[in-house]
Amino acid sequence: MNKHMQLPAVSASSPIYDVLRRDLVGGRFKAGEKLAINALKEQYQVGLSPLREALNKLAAYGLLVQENQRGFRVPKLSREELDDIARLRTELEGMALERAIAHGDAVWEADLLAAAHRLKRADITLDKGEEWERLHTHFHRTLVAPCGSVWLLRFIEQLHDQFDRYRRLGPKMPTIRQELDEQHHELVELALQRDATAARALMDDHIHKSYEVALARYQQHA
Amino acid sequence: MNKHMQLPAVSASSPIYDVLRRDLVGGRFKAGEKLAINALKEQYQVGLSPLREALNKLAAYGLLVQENQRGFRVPKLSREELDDIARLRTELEGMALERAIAHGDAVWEADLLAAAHRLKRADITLDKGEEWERLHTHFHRTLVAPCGSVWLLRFIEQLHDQFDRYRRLGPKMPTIRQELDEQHHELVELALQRDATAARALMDDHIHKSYEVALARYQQHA
DNA sequence: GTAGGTTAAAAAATCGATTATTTTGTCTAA
DNA sequence: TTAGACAAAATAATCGATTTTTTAACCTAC
Repeated sequence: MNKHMQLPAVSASSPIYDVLRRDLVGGRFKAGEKLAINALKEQYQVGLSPLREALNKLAAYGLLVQENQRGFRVPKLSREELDDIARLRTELEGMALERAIAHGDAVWEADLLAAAHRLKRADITLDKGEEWERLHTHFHRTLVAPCGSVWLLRFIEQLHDQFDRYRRLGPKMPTIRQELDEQHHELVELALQRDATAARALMDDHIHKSYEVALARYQQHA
Repeated sequence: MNKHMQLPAVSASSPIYDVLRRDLVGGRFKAGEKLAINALKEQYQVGLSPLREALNKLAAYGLLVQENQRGFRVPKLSREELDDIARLRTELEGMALERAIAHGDAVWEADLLAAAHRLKRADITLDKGEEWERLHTHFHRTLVAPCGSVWLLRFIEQLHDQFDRYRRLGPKMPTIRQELDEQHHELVELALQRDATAARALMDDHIHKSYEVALARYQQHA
Protein backbone atom coordinates (compact mmCIF):
# COMPACT_ATOMS: atom_id res chain seq x y z
CA MET A 1 0.00 0.00 0.00
CA ASN A 2 2.65 2.50 -0.96
CA LYS A 3 2.28 6.11 -2.00
CA HIS A 4 2.84 5.37 -5.65
CA MET A 5 -0.37 3.42 -5.94
CA GLN A 6 -2.63 4.42 -8.73
CA LEU A 7 -5.40 6.54 -7.29
CA PRO A 8 -8.88 6.10 -8.74
CA ALA A 9 -8.74 9.86 -9.21
CA VAL A 10 -12.04 11.64 -9.12
CA SER A 11 -10.80 15.17 -9.48
CA ALA A 12 -9.35 15.25 -12.94
CA SER A 13 -7.53 18.55 -12.93
CA SER A 14 -10.34 20.43 -14.65
CA PRO A 15 -10.43 23.80 -12.89
CA ILE A 16 -14.16 24.28 -13.31
CA TYR A 17 -14.85 20.98 -11.58
CA ASP A 18 -12.92 22.00 -8.50
CA VAL A 19 -14.45 25.45 -8.39
CA LEU A 20 -17.98 24.16 -8.74
CA ARG A 21 -17.37 21.50 -6.14
CA ARG A 22 -16.12 24.10 -3.70
CA ASP A 23 -19.09 26.34 -4.35
CA LEU A 24 -21.57 23.50 -3.99
CA VAL A 25 -20.05 22.33 -0.72
CA GLY A 26 -19.77 25.91 0.48
CA GLY A 27 -23.44 26.53 -0.12
CA ARG A 28 -23.21 29.16 -2.84
CA PHE A 29 -26.16 27.45 -4.44
CA LYS A 30 -29.51 26.88 -2.80
CA ALA A 31 -30.50 23.30 -2.09
CA GLY A 32 -33.01 22.13 -4.68
CA GLU A 33 -32.05 24.91 -7.05
CA LYS A 34 -31.99 24.17 -10.73
CA LEU A 35 -28.74 25.17 -12.39
CA ALA A 36 -29.09 27.46 -15.38
CA ILE A 37 -26.30 26.19 -17.57
CA ASN A 38 -26.05 29.29 -19.74
CA ALA A 39 -25.84 31.48 -16.66
CA LEU A 40 -23.09 29.31 -15.19
CA LYS A 41 -21.25 29.47 -18.48
CA GLU A 42 -21.04 33.24 -18.24
CA GLN A 43 -20.59 33.39 -14.48
CA TYR A 44 -17.59 31.08 -14.52
CA GLN A 45 -16.41 32.11 -17.96
CA VAL A 46 -16.12 28.61 -19.38
CA GLY A 47 -17.28 26.88 -22.50
CA LEU A 48 -20.30 24.66 -22.61
CA SER A 49 -18.48 21.36 -23.07
CA PRO A 50 -16.07 21.62 -20.13
CA LEU A 51 -18.93 22.88 -17.99
CA ARG A 52 -21.23 20.01 -18.88
CA GLU A 53 -18.48 17.48 -18.29
CA ALA A 54 -17.84 18.95 -14.86
CA LEU A 55 -21.55 18.85 -14.05
CA ASN A 56 -21.70 15.22 -15.10
CA LYS A 57 -18.82 14.35 -12.81
CA LEU A 58 -20.38 16.22 -9.94
CA ALA A 59 -23.62 14.33 -10.48
CA ALA A 60 -21.78 11.01 -10.34
CA TYR A 61 -20.04 12.23 -7.19
CA GLY A 62 -23.34 13.10 -5.57
CA LEU A 63 -23.12 16.88 -5.40
CA LEU A 64 -25.68 17.29 -8.17
CA VAL A 65 -28.74 15.45 -9.35
CA GLN A 66 -29.17 14.92 -13.05
CA GLU A 67 -32.73 14.74 -14.33
CA ASN A 68 -33.59 13.09 -17.58
CA GLN A 69 -33.86 15.90 -20.10
CA ARG A 70 -34.10 18.78 -17.71
CA GLY A 71 -30.62 19.50 -16.60
CA PHE A 72 -28.93 19.55 -13.25
CA ARG A 73 -30.23 20.34 -9.81
CA VAL A 74 -28.64 20.88 -6.41
CA PRO A 75 -29.77 17.97 -4.20
CA LYS A 76 -32.31 18.76 -1.53
CA LEU A 77 -31.31 18.58 2.10
CA SER A 78 -33.16 16.45 4.59
CA ARG A 79 -32.94 15.57 8.23
CA GLU A 80 -32.93 11.89 7.30
CA GLU A 81 -29.98 12.32 5.01
CA LEU A 82 -28.02 14.33 7.56
CA ASP A 83 -28.57 11.58 10.11
CA ASP A 84 -27.50 9.02 7.55
CA ILE A 85 -24.33 10.89 6.65
CA ALA A 86 -23.35 11.53 10.27
CA ARG A 87 -23.87 7.92 11.22
CA LEU A 88 -21.87 6.61 8.31
CA ARG A 89 -19.11 9.12 8.95
CA THR A 90 -18.89 7.83 12.50
CA GLU A 91 -18.54 4.26 11.30
CA LEU A 92 -16.15 4.88 8.44
CA GLU A 93 -13.94 7.52 10.00
CA GLY A 94 -13.74 5.52 13.21
CA MET A 95 -12.66 2.50 11.23
CA ALA A 96 -10.15 4.51 9.24
CA LEU A 97 -8.73 6.18 12.33
CA GLU A 98 -8.09 2.87 14.03
CA ARG A 99 -6.28 1.59 11.00
CA ALA A 100 -4.33 4.82 10.59
CA ILE A 101 -3.16 4.61 14.19
CA ALA A 102 -2.04 1.05 13.55
CA HIS A 103 -0.11 1.89 10.40
CA GLY A 104 0.88 5.55 10.53
CA ASP A 105 4.60 6.24 10.62
CA ALA A 106 6.78 9.09 11.87
CA VAL A 107 6.09 11.21 8.81
CA TRP A 108 2.40 10.92 9.56
CA GLU A 109 2.96 12.07 13.13
CA ALA A 110 4.75 15.13 11.87
CA ASP A 111 2.11 15.85 9.23
CA LEU A 112 -0.59 15.55 11.86
CA LEU A 113 1.07 18.01 14.23
CA ALA A 114 1.62 20.42 11.37
CA ALA A 115 -1.96 20.18 10.13
CA ALA A 116 -3.40 20.71 13.61
CA HIS A 117 -1.12 23.64 14.23
CA ARG A 118 -1.97 25.40 11.00
CA LEU A 119 -5.64 24.87 11.69
CA LYS A 120 -5.36 26.50 15.10
CA ARG A 121 -3.38 29.39 13.63
CA ALA A 122 -6.01 30.03 11.01
CA ASP A 123 -8.54 30.13 13.78
CA ILE A 124 -6.65 32.72 15.77
CA THR A 125 -5.61 35.03 12.97
CA LEU A 126 -8.17 37.06 11.08
CA ASP A 127 -10.59 34.54 9.79
CA LYS A 128 -10.34 33.99 6.10
CA GLY A 129 -13.21 31.52 6.28
CA GLU A 130 -12.47 29.64 3.15
CA GLU A 131 -8.90 29.11 4.31
CA TRP A 132 -10.02 27.60 7.61
CA GLU A 133 -12.27 25.22 5.71
CA ARG A 134 -9.38 24.14 3.54
CA LEU A 135 -7.16 23.46 6.53
CA HIS A 136 -9.95 21.72 8.40
CA THR A 137 -10.57 19.36 5.52
CA HIS A 138 -6.84 18.78 5.24
CA PHE A 139 -6.53 17.96 8.92
CA HIS A 140 -9.24 15.33 8.83
CA ARG A 141 -7.81 13.89 5.67
CA THR A 142 -4.35 13.68 7.22
CA LEU A 143 -5.72 12.01 10.31
CA VAL A 144 -7.01 8.97 8.41
CA ALA A 145 -4.59 9.06 5.48
CA PRO A 146 -2.47 6.01 6.41
CA CYS A 147 -5.49 3.74 6.96
CA GLY A 148 -4.36 1.66 4.02
CA SER A 149 -7.62 1.72 2.09
CA VAL A 150 -7.93 3.90 -0.96
CA TRP A 151 -11.64 3.21 -1.22
CA LEU A 152 -12.34 3.97 2.40
CA LEU A 153 -10.60 7.32 2.02
CA ARG A 154 -12.61 8.02 -1.07
CA PHE A 155 -15.92 7.36 0.65
CA ILE A 156 -14.94 9.40 3.67
CA GLU A 157 -14.07 12.37 1.52
CA GLN A 158 -17.38 12.10 -0.27
CA LEU A 159 -19.25 11.99 3.02
CA HIS A 160 -17.29 14.97 4.29
CA ASP A 161 -18.36 17.02 1.32
CA GLN A 162 -21.96 16.00 1.84
CA PHE A 163 -21.81 16.71 5.54
CA ASP A 164 -20.36 20.14 4.92
CA ARG A 165 -23.37 21.08 2.83
CA TYR A 166 -25.27 20.99 6.10
CA ARG A 167 -22.58 22.26 8.45
CA ARG A 168 -21.87 25.30 6.31
CA LEU A 169 -25.47 26.42 6.07
CA GLY A 170 -24.98 29.08 8.70
CA PRO A 171 -22.27 31.58 9.67
CA LYS A 172 -19.30 30.44 11.73
CA MET A 173 -19.80 30.13 15.49
CA PRO A 174 -16.54 30.97 17.27
CA THR A 175 -17.49 29.29 20.55
CA ILE A 176 -18.32 25.95 19.01
CA ARG A 177 -15.44 26.15 16.62
CA GLN A 178 -13.04 26.58 19.50
CA GLU A 179 -14.48 23.57 21.25
CA LEU A 180 -14.14 21.45 18.16
CA ASP A 181 -10.64 22.75 17.61
CA GLU A 182 -9.64 21.56 21.05
CA GLN A 183 -10.80 18.12 20.05
CA HIS A 184 -8.57 18.28 17.02
CA HIS A 185 -5.58 18.66 19.28
CA GLU A 186 -6.74 15.92 21.59
CA LEU A 187 -7.16 13.67 18.58
CA VAL A 188 -3.57 14.31 17.62
CA GLU A 189 -2.39 13.48 21.12
CA LEU A 190 -4.29 10.22 21.26
CA ALA A 191 -3.08 9.33 17.79
CA LEU A 192 0.54 9.92 18.77
CA GLN A 193 0.00 7.79 21.88
CA ARG A 194 -1.42 5.11 19.58
CA ASP A 195 -4.49 4.84 21.75
CA ALA A 196 -6.91 3.64 19.09
CA THR A 197 -9.82 3.01 21.41
CA ALA A 198 -9.76 6.41 23.04
CA ALA A 199 -9.12 8.10 19.72
CA ARG A 200 -12.10 6.42 18.18
CA ALA A 201 -14.31 7.38 21.09
CA LEU A 202 -13.21 10.97 20.78
CA MET A 203 -13.80 10.90 17.04
CA ASP A 204 -17.33 9.65 17.68
CA ASP A 205 -17.91 12.56 19.99
CA HIS A 206 -16.32 14.99 17.57
CA ILE A 207 -18.58 13.94 14.76
CA HIS A 208 -21.56 14.01 17.06
CA LYS A 209 -20.83 17.58 18.11
CA SER A 210 -20.40 18.63 14.51
CA TYR A 211 -23.64 16.87 13.74
CA GLU A 212 -25.47 18.91 16.36
CA VAL A 213 -24.13 22.10 14.82
CA ALA A 214 -25.15 20.97 11.37
CA LEU A 215 -28.58 19.90 12.55
CA ALA A 216 -29.21 23.20 14.31
CA ARG A 217 -28.29 25.08 11.18
CA TYR A 218 -30.41 22.87 9.01
CA GLN A 219 -33.40 23.40 11.27
CA GLN A 220 -32.99 27.15 11.03
CA HIS A 221 -33.93 26.62 7.39
CA ALA A 222 -31.11 28.54 5.69
CA MET B 1 -36.60 6.69 5.21
CA ASN B 2 -39.38 6.04 2.76
CA LYS B 3 -39.22 4.91 -0.83
CA HIS B 4 -39.99 8.34 -2.19
CA MET B 5 -36.73 9.78 -0.90
CA GLN B 6 -34.69 11.63 -3.43
CA LEU B 7 -31.91 9.35 -4.57
CA PRO B 8 -28.53 10.91 -5.26
CA ALA B 9 -28.88 9.22 -8.63
CA VAL B 10 -25.67 8.20 -10.29
CA SER B 11 -27.12 6.48 -13.29
CA ALA B 12 -28.78 9.26 -15.19
CA SER B 13 -30.76 7.38 -17.80
CA SER B 14 -28.15 7.84 -20.52
CA PRO B 15 -28.08 4.50 -22.33
CA ILE B 16 -24.42 4.73 -23.24
CA TYR B 17 -23.46 5.18 -19.59
CA ASP B 18 -25.20 1.97 -18.59
CA VAL B 19 -23.81 0.01 -21.49
CA LEU B 20 -20.26 1.16 -20.89
CA ARG B 21 -20.57 0.47 -17.20
CA ARG B 22 -21.73 -3.05 -17.90
CA ASP B 23 -18.90 -3.64 -20.34
CA LEU B 24 -16.30 -2.25 -17.97
CA VAL B 25 -17.51 -4.38 -15.08
CA GLY B 26 -17.84 -7.38 -17.35
CA GLY B 27 -14.25 -7.08 -18.48
CA ARG B 28 -14.81 -6.30 -22.14
CA PHE B 29 -11.90 -3.90 -21.85
CA LYS B 30 -8.42 -4.80 -20.71
CA ALA B 31 -7.25 -3.35 -17.42
CA GLY B 32 -4.89 -0.45 -18.05
CA GLU B 33 -6.14 -0.07 -21.61
CA LYS B 34 -6.45 3.38 -23.04
CA LEU B 35 -9.85 4.08 -24.55
CA ALA B 36 -9.83 5.32 -28.11
CA ILE B 37 -12.72 7.71 -28.09
CA ASN B 38 -13.25 7.77 -31.83
CA ALA B 39 -13.30 3.98 -31.93
CA LEU B 40 -15.85 3.86 -29.11
CA LYS B 41 -17.94 6.41 -30.93
CA GLU B 42 -18.27 4.08 -33.90
CA GLN B 43 -18.43 0.87 -31.91
CA TYR B 44 -21.33 2.06 -29.80
CA GLN B 45 -22.83 4.29 -32.48
CA VAL B 46 -23.08 7.39 -30.34
CA GLY B 47 -22.12 11.00 -30.72
CA LEU B 48 -19.03 12.48 -29.16
CA SER B 49 -20.77 14.61 -26.55
CA PRO B 50 -22.94 11.92 -24.96
CA LEU B 51 -19.97 9.58 -25.02
CA ARG B 52 -17.63 12.02 -23.31
CA GLU B 53 -20.23 12.82 -20.68
CA ALA B 54 -20.67 9.12 -19.95
CA LEU B 55 -16.90 8.67 -19.70
CA ASN B 56 -16.70 11.58 -17.27
CA LYS B 57 -19.37 10.05 -15.07
CA LEU B 58 -17.66 6.68 -15.14
CA ALA B 59 -14.40 8.31 -14.11
CA ALA B 60 -16.09 9.99 -11.16
CA TYR B 61 -17.63 6.63 -10.30
CA GLY B 62 -14.24 4.92 -10.35
CA LEU B 63 -14.60 2.67 -13.38
CA LEU B 64 -12.28 4.85 -15.44
CA VAL B 65 -9.25 6.96 -14.77
CA GLN B 66 -9.07 10.35 -16.42
CA GLU B 67 -5.61 11.64 -17.22
CA ASN B 68 -4.91 15.28 -17.71
CA GLN B 69 -5.01 15.88 -21.45
CA ARG B 70 -4.68 12.33 -22.54
CA GLY B 71 -8.08 10.81 -22.29
CA PHE B 72 -9.51 7.93 -20.35
CA ARG B 73 -7.99 4.68 -19.20
CA VAL B 74 -9.34 1.50 -17.66
CA PRO B 75 -7.93 1.32 -14.11
CA LYS B 76 -5.24 -1.23 -13.48
CA LEU B 77 -5.95 -4.18 -11.23
CA SER B 78 -3.83 -4.98 -8.22
CA ARG B 79 -3.76 -7.52 -5.46
CA GLU B 80 -3.68 -4.69 -2.92
CA GLU B 81 -6.82 -3.15 -4.32
CA LEU B 82 -8.65 -6.45 -4.45
CA ASP B 83 -7.82 -7.02 -0.79
CA ASP B 84 -8.97 -3.51 -0.01
CA ILE B 85 -12.27 -3.94 -1.82
CA ALA B 86 -13.00 -7.33 -0.27
CA ARG B 87 -12.25 -6.09 3.22
CA LEU B 88 -14.43 -3.01 2.83
CA ARG B 89 -17.22 -5.05 1.30
CA THR B 90 -17.12 -7.29 4.35
CA GLU B 91 -17.43 -4.33 6.69
CA LEU B 92 -20.04 -2.39 4.75
CA GLU B 93 -22.24 -5.24 3.60
CA GLY B 94 -22.12 -6.79 7.04
CA MET B 95 -23.23 -3.51 8.54
CA ALA B 96 -25.94 -3.08 5.94
CA LEU B 97 -27.19 -6.63 6.37
CA GLU B 98 -27.58 -6.22 10.12
CA ARG B 99 -29.56 -3.06 9.61
CA ALA B 100 -31.65 -4.60 6.86
CA ILE B 101 -32.55 -7.52 9.12
CA ALA B 102 -33.57 -5.04 11.79
CA HIS B 103 -35.75 -2.96 9.49
CA GLY B 104 -36.87 -5.17 6.60
CA ASP B 105 -40.61 -5.77 6.35
CA ALA B 106 -42.79 -8.46 4.83
CA VAL B 107 -42.41 -7.09 1.33
CA TRP B 108 -38.68 -7.40 1.72
CA GLU B 109 -39.01 -11.02 2.78
CA ALA B 110 -41.01 -11.77 -0.33
CA ASP B 111 -38.59 -9.88 -2.57
CA LEU B 112 -35.71 -11.80 -1.08
CA LEU B 113 -37.28 -15.17 -1.68
CA ALA B 114 -38.14 -14.18 -5.21
CA ALA B 115 -34.65 -12.88 -5.96
CA ALA B 116 -32.99 -16.00 -4.58
CA HIS B 117 -35.33 -18.24 -6.50
CA ARG B 118 -34.79 -16.51 -9.80
CA LEU B 119 -31.06 -16.65 -9.26
CA LYS B 120 -31.17 -20.38 -8.70
CA ARG B 121 -33.34 -20.86 -11.75
CA ALA B 122 -30.94 -18.93 -13.93
CA ASP B 123 -28.21 -21.19 -12.66
CA ILE B 124 -30.05 -24.35 -13.61
CA THR B 125 -31.40 -23.32 -16.98
CA LEU B 126 -29.10 -22.80 -19.92
CA ASP B 127 -26.67 -20.24 -18.70
CA LYS B 128 -27.14 -16.88 -20.28
CA GLY B 129 -24.16 -15.59 -18.33
CA GLU B 130 -25.06 -11.97 -18.46
CA GLU B 131 -28.51 -12.77 -17.11
CA TRP B 132 -27.10 -14.62 -14.10
CA GLU B 133 -24.91 -11.63 -13.35
CA ARG B 134 -27.89 -9.35 -13.43
CA LEU B 135 -29.86 -11.52 -11.07
CA HIS B 136 -26.89 -12.00 -8.78
CA THR B 137 -26.39 -8.27 -8.48
CA HIS B 138 -30.09 -7.85 -7.87
CA PHE B 139 -30.09 -10.47 -5.13
CA HIS B 140 -27.30 -8.82 -3.20
CA ARG B 141 -28.91 -5.45 -3.65
CA THR B 142 -32.23 -6.74 -2.37
CA LEU B 143 -30.57 -8.32 0.64
CA VAL B 144 -29.31 -5.02 2.01
CA ALA B 145 -31.93 -2.73 0.49
CA PRO B 146 -33.86 -1.86 3.68
CA CYS B 147 -30.72 -0.94 5.64
CA GLY B 148 -31.99 2.61 5.83
CA SER B 149 -28.89 4.31 4.47
CA VAL B 150 -28.88 5.64 0.95
CA TRP B 151 -25.20 6.38 1.10
CA LEU B 152 -24.24 2.98 2.42
CA LEU B 153 -26.14 1.36 -0.43
CA ARG B 154 -24.39 3.59 -2.87
CA PHE B 155 -20.95 2.68 -1.61
CA ILE B 156 -21.78 -1.01 -1.54
CA GLU B 157 -22.92 -0.91 -5.14
CA GLN B 158 -19.75 0.86 -6.14
CA LEU B 159 -17.62 -1.74 -4.38
CA HIS B 160 -19.61 -4.54 -6.00
CA ASP B 161 -18.84 -3.17 -9.43
CA GLN B 162 -15.18 -2.90 -8.56
CA PHE B 163 -15.09 -6.37 -7.07
CA ASP B 164 -16.70 -7.81 -10.17
CA ARG B 165 -13.89 -6.48 -12.32
CA TYR B 166 -11.75 -9.08 -10.57
CA ARG B 167 -14.31 -11.83 -10.12
CA ARG B 168 -15.28 -11.78 -13.77
CA LEU B 169 -11.76 -12.07 -15.10
CA GLY B 170 -12.16 -15.77 -15.83
CA PRO B 171 -14.87 -18.08 -17.14
CA LYS B 172 -17.63 -19.26 -14.84
CA MET B 173 -16.84 -22.17 -12.55
CA PRO B 174 -19.98 -24.27 -12.01
CA THR B 175 -18.74 -26.00 -8.87
CA ILE B 176 -17.90 -22.85 -7.02
CA ARG B 177 -20.96 -21.08 -8.31
CA GLN B 178 -23.15 -23.80 -6.88
CA GLU B 179 -21.46 -23.52 -3.51
CA LEU B 180 -21.96 -19.77 -3.45
CA ASP B 181 -25.53 -20.18 -4.59
CA GLU B 182 -26.24 -22.41 -1.61
CA GLN B 183 -25.02 -19.62 0.61
CA HIS B 184 -27.46 -17.27 -1.05
CA HIS B 185 -30.30 -19.47 0.11
CA GLU B 186 -28.86 -19.81 3.59
CA LEU B 187 -28.58 -16.05 3.74
CA VAL B 188 -32.26 -15.75 2.94
CA GLU B 189 -33.14 -18.24 5.65
CA LEU B 190 -31.11 -16.46 8.29
CA ALA B 191 -32.54 -13.13 7.19
CA LEU B 192 -36.09 -14.42 7.51
CA GLN B 193 -35.23 -15.79 10.95
CA ARG B 194 -33.90 -12.34 11.80
CA ASP B 195 -30.66 -13.85 13.01
CA ALA B 196 -28.41 -10.87 12.36
CA THR B 197 -25.30 -12.35 13.95
CA ALA B 198 -25.38 -15.60 12.03
CA ALA B 199 -26.34 -13.84 8.83
CA ARG B 200 -23.41 -11.48 9.16
CA ALA B 201 -21.04 -14.35 9.82
CA LEU B 202 -22.28 -16.13 6.75
CA MET B 203 -21.98 -12.97 4.70
CA ASP B 204 -18.36 -12.65 5.83
CA ASP B 205 -17.74 -16.17 4.65
CA HIS B 206 -19.59 -15.59 1.41
CA ILE B 207 -17.52 -12.57 0.55
CA HIS B 208 -14.36 -14.41 1.57
CA LYS B 209 -15.15 -17.30 -0.77
CA SER B 210 -15.89 -14.91 -3.60
CA TYR B 211 -12.64 -13.17 -2.79
CA GLU B 212 -10.72 -16.41 -3.17
CA VAL B 213 -12.28 -16.96 -6.57
CA ALA B 214 -11.48 -13.43 -7.62
CA LEU B 215 -7.93 -13.67 -6.33
CA ALA B 216 -7.29 -16.96 -8.13
CA ARG B 217 -8.51 -15.45 -11.37
CA TYR B 218 -6.49 -12.32 -10.88
CA GLN B 219 -3.35 -14.38 -10.29
CA GLN B 220 -3.91 -16.28 -13.52
CA HIS B 221 -3.26 -12.93 -15.14
CA ALA B 222 -6.29 -12.78 -17.44
C1' DG C 1 24.95 5.09 -32.29
C1' DT C 2 22.60 8.10 -29.50
C1' DA C 3 20.76 12.38 -27.53
C1' DG C 4 18.32 16.34 -28.58
C1' DG C 5 15.43 18.87 -31.32
C1' DT C 6 12.16 19.65 -35.13
C1' DT C 7 8.14 18.44 -37.72
C1' DA C 8 4.17 15.66 -38.97
C1' DA C 9 0.40 12.84 -37.51
C1' DA C 10 -2.92 11.53 -34.15
C1' DA C 11 -5.88 12.32 -30.52
C1' DA C 12 -8.19 15.02 -26.96
C1' DA C 13 -10.59 19.00 -25.71
C1' DT C 14 -13.24 22.80 -26.86
C1' DC C 15 -16.19 25.74 -29.50
C1' DG C 16 -20.28 27.51 -32.19
C1' DA C 17 -24.36 26.16 -34.08
C1' DT C 18 -28.23 22.95 -34.66
C1' DT C 19 -31.72 19.93 -33.02
C1' DA C 20 -34.82 18.09 -29.68
C1' DT C 21 -37.25 18.64 -25.52
C1' DT C 22 -39.49 20.97 -21.95
C1' DT C 23 -41.62 24.88 -20.10
C1' DT C 24 -44.48 28.89 -20.42
C1' DG C 25 -48.11 31.60 -22.09
C1' DT C 26 -52.36 32.12 -24.61
C1' DC C 27 -56.54 30.92 -26.49
C1' DT C 28 -60.75 28.25 -26.87
C1' DA C 29 -64.53 25.47 -25.36
C1' DA C 30 -67.20 23.43 -21.88
C1' DT D 1 -63.92 29.94 -14.26
C1' DT D 2 -61.26 26.32 -15.53
C1' DA D 3 -59.44 22.38 -18.16
C1' DG D 4 -57.34 21.22 -22.26
C1' DA D 5 -54.95 22.09 -26.48
C1' DC D 6 -51.97 24.72 -29.15
C1' DA D 7 -48.15 27.85 -30.15
C1' DA D 8 -44.09 30.34 -28.75
C1' DA D 9 -40.14 30.77 -25.97
C1' DA D 10 -36.58 28.90 -23.28
C1' DT D 11 -33.49 25.46 -22.22
C1' DA D 12 -31.10 21.02 -22.61
C1' DA D 13 -28.76 17.86 -25.47
C1' DT D 14 -26.32 16.79 -29.44
C1' DC D 15 -23.64 17.41 -33.55
C1' DG D 16 -19.82 18.79 -36.80
C1' DA D 17 -15.87 21.37 -37.09
C1' DT D 18 -11.90 23.80 -35.01
C1' DT D 19 -8.28 24.29 -31.84
C1' DT D 20 -5.01 22.58 -28.74
C1' DT D 21 -2.12 19.14 -26.94
C1' DT D 22 0.20 14.88 -27.09
C1' DT D 23 2.50 11.25 -29.41
C1' DA D 24 5.35 9.48 -33.01
C1' DA D 25 8.66 9.84 -36.60
C1' DC D 26 12.40 11.72 -38.46
C1' DC D 27 16.48 14.27 -38.86
C1' DT D 28 20.71 16.33 -37.43
C1' DA D 29 24.74 17.02 -34.56
C1' DC D 30 27.90 15.22 -31.57
